[in-house]
Amino acid sequence: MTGLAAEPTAMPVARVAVDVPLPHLDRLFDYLVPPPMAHDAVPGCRVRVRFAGRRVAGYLVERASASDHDGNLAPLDRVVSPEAVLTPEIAGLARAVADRYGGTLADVLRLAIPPRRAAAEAAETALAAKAARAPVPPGGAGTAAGDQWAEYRAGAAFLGALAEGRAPRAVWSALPGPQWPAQIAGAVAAAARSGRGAVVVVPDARDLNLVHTEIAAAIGAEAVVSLSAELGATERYRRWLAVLHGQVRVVAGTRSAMFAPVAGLGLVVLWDDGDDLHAEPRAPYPHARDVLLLRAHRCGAAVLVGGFAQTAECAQLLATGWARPLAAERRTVRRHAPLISTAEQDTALARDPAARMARMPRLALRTAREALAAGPVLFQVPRTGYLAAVACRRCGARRTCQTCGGPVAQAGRDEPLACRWCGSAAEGGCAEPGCGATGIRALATGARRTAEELSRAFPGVPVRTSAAAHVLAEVPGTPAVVIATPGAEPLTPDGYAAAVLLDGWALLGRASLQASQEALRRWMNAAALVRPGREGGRVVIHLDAAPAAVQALIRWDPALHASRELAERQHLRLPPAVRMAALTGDEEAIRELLAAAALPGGADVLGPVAGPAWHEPDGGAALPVEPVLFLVRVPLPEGTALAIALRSALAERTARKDSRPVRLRLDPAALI
DNA sequence: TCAATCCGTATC
DNA sequence: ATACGGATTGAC
Repeated sequence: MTGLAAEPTAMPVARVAVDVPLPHLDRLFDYLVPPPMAHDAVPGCRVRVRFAGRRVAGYLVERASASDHDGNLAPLDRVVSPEAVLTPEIAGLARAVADRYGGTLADVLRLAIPPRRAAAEAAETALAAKAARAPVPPGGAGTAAGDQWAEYRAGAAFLGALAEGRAPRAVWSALPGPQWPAQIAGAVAAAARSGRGAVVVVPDARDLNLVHTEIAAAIGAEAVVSLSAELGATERYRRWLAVLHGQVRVVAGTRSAMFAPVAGLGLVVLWDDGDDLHAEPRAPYPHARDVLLLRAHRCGAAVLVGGFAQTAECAQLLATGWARPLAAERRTVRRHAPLISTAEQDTALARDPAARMARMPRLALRTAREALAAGPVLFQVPRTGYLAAVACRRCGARRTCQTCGGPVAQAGRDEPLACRWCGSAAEGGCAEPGCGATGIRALATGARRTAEELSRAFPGVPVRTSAAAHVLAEVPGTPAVVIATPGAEPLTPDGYAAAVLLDGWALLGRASLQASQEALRRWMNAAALVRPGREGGRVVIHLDAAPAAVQALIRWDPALHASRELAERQHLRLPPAVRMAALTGDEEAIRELLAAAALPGGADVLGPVAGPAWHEPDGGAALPVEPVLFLVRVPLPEGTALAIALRSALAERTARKDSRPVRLRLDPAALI
């Protein structure tokens, strides 16, 4: 008990973070606590207050004995609930995240704290009262954790440090295969043994299931909770409250679980940090990697971040010595990895009717045919739909959308041509002057067409497709052709007998400087589902062996590729080697903003170029007719100063009611 | 001299 | 956003 309940009048002032979107109002406002509310108005609770004449929601951040505000204080309108949903740790973290990204506390809190569900709150509060009498013992049960890490050079040291309550930080190069969820569970169990909690963040629901199952097996099902957006709002809030109340101290979840209010946090885990699902699409667009590292740094927790592939960001953590590598010896890696070979498009396709029909290298087909005797074979296809890009049959010009310029595609065999970006129908023929022909030819095939072709190449073999809207979590271990887009690969009990990575050039050739790293990540994630080479596991990639990403795949050396990637980013002065702010919107407004902002020394303004350079998740309704993009680049230590300078310049704009659109985003991955 | 209106600015 | 204060305008 605090002295608050006993002496309510001692702290008559409530300092409130109001939930308004304007950056110049991003600070605490003082209110008087009416005596009847004194007991419920605890730090962290939700309140409603009168603010500029209307009622707004807010969080009571702290109680104080007096106010600095000269002028009358308004009373709190209402304490919505005495539940202290904003813990001091999350309040501090949210402030730091807002500062890092040039956003507002209110925006971050909207990401961090789920909307209230009164019913769930009532039920969970009653439960908490009961649990207080019989606290859940810290995770104990479970198998002898630790052996999952025996194959990693520093594995035992990492687990030992965790179990002793220390805070080791590791960049993890996971061995290919299905062991990684059990390894995460082993680390979580070690942290739990030291009496601490853990937060585990994975990209999607499939990975969450795997990890949750393993953690439950290691520390007991009652000691871990899974949080994801797929839960209903009520169930999500119920589980979140169980975490807040300290009934459960291990959370596994997708992106938004990074803010889960775990008591006594001792470990943060981030799996596959290169997956773009870890980038929050809502303002201020924080990335789970940044948030978790910041969080661990602030509360002295251990860090385990990694995956099969490695990002330039992780390479930088290693280069600066902030984290240590957690990897296996090369011979161990070789023992787990499938045998990987490359196959260029054969010139003599005509000699093999099946290869011609499936338009793929004979080596790929032969490998698949042989492997099908031993189990399922995975085909990774970078695109969904039937034809992902088409060209005019007569003049050869690529068909693009008449409305927005996006790529024209065909979703299914007999479906009409439509734009992949805006969805408008691509009626009529070729738009090239003087052409107008309606005939098309395929430029890039999608998963559905590949499925069609493969079922002809392998008559009698079941063909399953897993893509966008139809993701299969798992397929049986019996022979089958499994076609999947990157990230949608189903699991299979004993691993795939082989994988064929098609259209590698499509992944490598994307107009992003991250293309190489992202291609390698997708290939490794698929190849990791294949049996080890000594058990016959084979991977064929449809590319020549020259590109660095292909070399890294063949040698299963993600760390070398990531450190080269980092060196290149350093050379080009791109994140994570520098901090970059992207401003999109009205050109004049941005020029004025940049002139007014107190940019830190060494700031480097680039632009304008035509923007927006990435797709806005909200459809870009507020964008002007001709948006432009400016970039501001600063050395890493000036990152927060840059974000704060730009935010105050934005704040002055909104205070002046300048309505011209300007949007700020820090280190946008899509730009790199 | 006072009220109605406009504009700028703070919002506790 | 709304609300308030100070300045401005217009009529008596």
